[in-house]
Amino acid sequence: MTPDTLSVTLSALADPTRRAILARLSTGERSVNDLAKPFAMSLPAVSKHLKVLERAKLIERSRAAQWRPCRLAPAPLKEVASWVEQYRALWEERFDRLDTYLKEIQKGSGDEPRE
Amino acid sequence: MTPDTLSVTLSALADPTRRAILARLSTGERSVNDLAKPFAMSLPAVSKHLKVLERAKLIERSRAAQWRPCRLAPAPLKEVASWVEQYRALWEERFDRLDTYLKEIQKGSGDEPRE
DNA sequence: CAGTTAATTAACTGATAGGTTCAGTACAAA
DNA sequence: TTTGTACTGAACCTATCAGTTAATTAACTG
Repeated sequence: MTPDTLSVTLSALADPTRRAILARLSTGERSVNDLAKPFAMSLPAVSKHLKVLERAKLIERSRAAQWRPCRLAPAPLKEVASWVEQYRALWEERFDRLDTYLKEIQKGSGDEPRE
Repeated sequence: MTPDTLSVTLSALADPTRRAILARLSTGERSVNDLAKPFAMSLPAVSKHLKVLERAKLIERSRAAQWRPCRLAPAPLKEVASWVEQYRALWEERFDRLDTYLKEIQKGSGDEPRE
């Protein structure tokens, strides 16, 4: 099984710890220990989260002495944005294509559609 | 543990089958059997996917005779869009705060610094 | 060199995800 | 009332996930 990149990206993002890590990285590079500090979990746990983010190409890592600073790599986020964008019309206005449909079914009844 | 709604939404979206289901629903309501047709998996499997989508409030279901038509509920997608939006600056320009400055000096040139 | 700091790897655990098959429910049609 | 259609639920299997502790690698420091 080779899961598509969007699935890999979204499942990496579907964890609040990982999103918090990304949020902290949005202000610049940080070491693993630094990133781990806010969380009530062990260092290996954070290390695993970073591995997931790296595999999803949401972060990149370099080496500086005994530190492995992480930085955010926003490209996959762009893919998420453009994927979700195709649904914008659906949430932005209740008019549009849905509108015609909704107006039809609500005409006089206010009930569930039948057909 | 009560996982936050964004995590629930993203993990629901992190599956290609479920995203394909949403895509088909973007053109209107469909029955479960109808939704299941394109997939090489059993009906109960699709039913489970729909349950995940429903729990994430990405779809809603009604009843009509023995059918349980599903329709797309785009509200959580809006949350995803606005979450990812906060990173837009990071993927759009590589220069962050320098950006304003760069836009100023490039005004009128028509060139792009990079792709 | 020994010792400390930074981070990963290994081995384990419990929970959940995603699929299966088989059985059951709800409604329609004959 | 029987039969077919649409769907769900229960039980099960396997793989992966998110966490743990303990051991290990790697680099700096005194």
